[in-house]
Amino acid sequence: MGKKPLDLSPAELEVLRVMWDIGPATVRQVLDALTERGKDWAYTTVLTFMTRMEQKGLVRSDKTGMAYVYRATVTRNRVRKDRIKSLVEELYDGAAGPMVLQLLKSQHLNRDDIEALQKLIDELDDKAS
Amino acid sequence: MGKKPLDLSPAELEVLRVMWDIGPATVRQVLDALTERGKDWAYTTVLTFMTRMEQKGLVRSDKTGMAYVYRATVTRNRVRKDRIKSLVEELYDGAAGPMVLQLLKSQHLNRDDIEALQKLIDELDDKAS
DNA sequence: CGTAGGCTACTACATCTGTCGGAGGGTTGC
DNA sequence: GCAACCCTCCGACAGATGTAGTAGCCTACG
Repeated sequence: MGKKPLDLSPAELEVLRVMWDIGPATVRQVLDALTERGKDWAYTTVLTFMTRMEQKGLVRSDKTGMAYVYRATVTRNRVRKDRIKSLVEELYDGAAGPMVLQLLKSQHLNRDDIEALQKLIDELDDKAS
Repeated sequence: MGKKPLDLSPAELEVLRVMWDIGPATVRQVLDALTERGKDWAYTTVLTFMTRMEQKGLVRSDKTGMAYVYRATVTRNRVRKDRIKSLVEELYDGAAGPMVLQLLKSQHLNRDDIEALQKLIDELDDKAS
């Protein structure tokens, strides 16, 4: 179960984010989506990222029609867990508790969030020895 | 209040971490601390980092005695908030709630953590409109 | 058919990062 | 006073990253 930590540059994360949203896509489709989000990259720039990402195993491609279709091989959740883990390790010495507290204080939560949270806490509370 | 996002490489964070722990220190002291933590860097490597970090404004130095004494100019808390913020933005589309939930689920919390958390929730609950 | 336009492959190049080595200058113990 | 140290400065170099241009291949339209 010991997945090695993901090696993801900022630009690559950007690309993954649109792929998570739009699903399997060609370079052009990804480029268009990125453009909509304000990234002003050249077609070949995105192509370069895709190619590098494929080498790293972050995406997979297969040529069905005219162009290659790329699909992400890492899930958003995988990356989330990965990032959270290193954040906790690097800045909270592995103690998740304090991080949760800080997160609660520094970010705004609405009533629904708080409710969901309360519910989860109750469960944890039961489980905790 | 709009601090620009910190520009901190992994190695630089490593250096900052020991400086937060041991306080103002010379290159050698930082090196020794790093060595104890298993980092096997050369003296000049650390020196390079310090120099670059000073250019970036992450540390300040002053020569009091034999060697320059460096002190961090960014706090651990500042970096924590910064990282949390980008994590929330990049991977949770700015929604802190879901992140908190995931954090709670994926990381282990002990009873004390849960209690502190419960307390904070109660407060938030009162305040929330 | 020939040409315009889309696609991939290859190459390039500036920066940033991680990692030092060596030169040159003070300090200090013997 | 000199050898042994420690310190800082400068330069170097490889690999990762951001950012593309160009060339060559295909295809679809007129």
